[in-house]
Amino acid sequence: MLSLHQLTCFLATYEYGSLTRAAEELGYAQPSVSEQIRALEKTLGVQLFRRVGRGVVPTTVADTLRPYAEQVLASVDAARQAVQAVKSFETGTIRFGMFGIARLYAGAGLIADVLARYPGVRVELVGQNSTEVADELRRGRLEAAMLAVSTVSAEGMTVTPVAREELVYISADPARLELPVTAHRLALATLVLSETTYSEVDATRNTLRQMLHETGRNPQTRIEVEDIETAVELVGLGLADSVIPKGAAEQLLPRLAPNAGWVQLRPRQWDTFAVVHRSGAVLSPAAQLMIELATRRIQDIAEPLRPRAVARPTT
Amino acid sequence: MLSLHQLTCFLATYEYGSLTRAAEELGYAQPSVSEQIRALEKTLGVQLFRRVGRGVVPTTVADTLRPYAEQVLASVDAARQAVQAVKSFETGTIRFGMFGIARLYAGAGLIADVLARYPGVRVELVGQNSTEVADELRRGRLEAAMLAVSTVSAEGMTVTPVAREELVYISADPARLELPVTAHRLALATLVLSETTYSEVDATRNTLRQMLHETGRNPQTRIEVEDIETAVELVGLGLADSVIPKGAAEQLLPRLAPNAGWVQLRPRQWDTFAVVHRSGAVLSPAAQLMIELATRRIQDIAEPLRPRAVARPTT
DNA sequence: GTCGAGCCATAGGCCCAACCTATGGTTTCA
DNA sequence: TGAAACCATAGGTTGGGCCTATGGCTCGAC
Repeated sequence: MLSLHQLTCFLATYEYGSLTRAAEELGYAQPSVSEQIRALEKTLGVQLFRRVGRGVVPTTVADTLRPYAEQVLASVDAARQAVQAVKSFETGTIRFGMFGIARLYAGAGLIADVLARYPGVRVELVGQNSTEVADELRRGRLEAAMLAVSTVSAEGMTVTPVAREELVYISADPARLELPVTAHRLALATLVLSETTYSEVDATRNTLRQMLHETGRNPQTRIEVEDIETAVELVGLGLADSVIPKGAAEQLLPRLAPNAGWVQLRPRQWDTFAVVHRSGAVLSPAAQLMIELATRRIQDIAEPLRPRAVARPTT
Repeated sequence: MLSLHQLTCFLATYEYGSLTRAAEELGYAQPSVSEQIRALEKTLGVQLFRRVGRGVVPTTVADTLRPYAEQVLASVDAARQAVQAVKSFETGTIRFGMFGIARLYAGAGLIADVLARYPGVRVELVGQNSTEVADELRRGRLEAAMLAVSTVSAEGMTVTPVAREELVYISADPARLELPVTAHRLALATLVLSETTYSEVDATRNTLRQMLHETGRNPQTRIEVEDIETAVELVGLGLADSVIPKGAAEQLLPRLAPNAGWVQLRPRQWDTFAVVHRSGAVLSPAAQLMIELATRRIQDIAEPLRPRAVARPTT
């Protein structure tokens, strides 16, 4: 079998025209290099050196082989360097899951944070739709993600809450904003809910369902839209009201629905932001970096559940 | 230490997303591949696969490494193929020593023979001056050569005579061609000798010296030139006479000195063509090929010393 | 919920490859 | 002719690579 070690010995021998010199240069004993060369000649089925009195002389086959051998070793070096560059965040891609609301809170800023520290890396935030995120997390394609979850429970997943964000009722009708909105009033309202997450996992939706469960009702959503911006715009047009995280309301209302306002729910409800990854996984440095930066971003806006909490790698 | 085997296992595992499948494909047991991957991860200091429930999933580092690993293996394959191509005479260079007179006898035809059989090879006939040939033979840079030698003796060299060629006296003066030329007349003549070979080794020169030794004289050469063609031209101009191999005379006189002719020496003298290589050398297929073809060419013109003799490899 | 199938990790054992030191043969040079 | 340089061989040790057997985990089916 042809090996890199054989090629290394070959090149050294070729360069110095001597097995002894090559062995010295490589830090081996002379018979070791001799053996490697012989093995290489055997596997290739050709003679590479003529043993002549003092030293050895490369044959024309050796002349032919040399540039190829150099190419091989150069390729190996390139591979090694590429990996080291990725390892030290000089280059490479960092994939991280983050969807819907969480992205709204930390998306652009998070990428800016990473690029500021490691200009060479490419950041891939997965989570246009959250089916993807849940699936890729389960399949292992995605190492970790920052999600808004309602219940801390997922099969084989470790969920680490980092912040919570109050849900508020938004409306273009000032009359509906005078008092905190109860479950009763909520059940009567015309609501638009954005399906920012996979419906089964949708944090806001689950939170509302839980709230309404006590009154024995299900949330009536007359309108369903994909993204939260559209929902807010519809509220601005007075076509419906909605329930969204407070930070999103403060960020989106002035821009998309200036005539609308928000009011608390009663009892107050929260969405929980949490880091999710497979239980038992050892997190890579890249994932740890993303978790730390994303947590910081989110905690700057939402209410920290643990001071600067960082997910600890589980063994 | 990074090895080709590790990269092979890595690529198979990456492709199939499974250590077991990779092992099957490579013909190994599953723990063996597992061990290779672990060793590779250790030498690179990175995690390449996440072990997730069913199968393994490549990390982004693995994504980065993959094209480099493929490049390495492709380079190895290219090297192997290049060597095999040379081995089977599809390509590569064949170096062979052949100087002066020998080249005149077999040069172009020999190259034609090789190219007819192996169109891809490049033939390098060394021997513009024979210092080079003797030196490169001694140093091992040159595996074998076809030379015109006078005495069958050389330090550590194996000399195999294949043909002999009579030396003739050429002159533009018909009077000098009426009778065979004796050593006595030779000593009185104005001679031009071409230094087609290194003077110490020059076959013709040595032959003449040996011939004149009996009369106690040294050859008087008034004119010395580098190549035999110039010598013949000078003879054609009537400026001097010369002694050259008969085949060369027949080939060159009509073209370069049409008014000149040749006559035998008395006693008759011969140059000997012989294959020379280092004693104890195992001759490569390429060298054996060249020896066979060159011998055939020379024996077609000169007088064979052994029927279609081919130098036998000495152990 | 439970059971079987699939997959990876670990353990233990075997064997060859790689390395070493010591030594002999050959060539080269003084 | 002897010393130095260099390669080949011999013999011994070690570690890497491969195997089988087995255990633990996950996933999917009944």
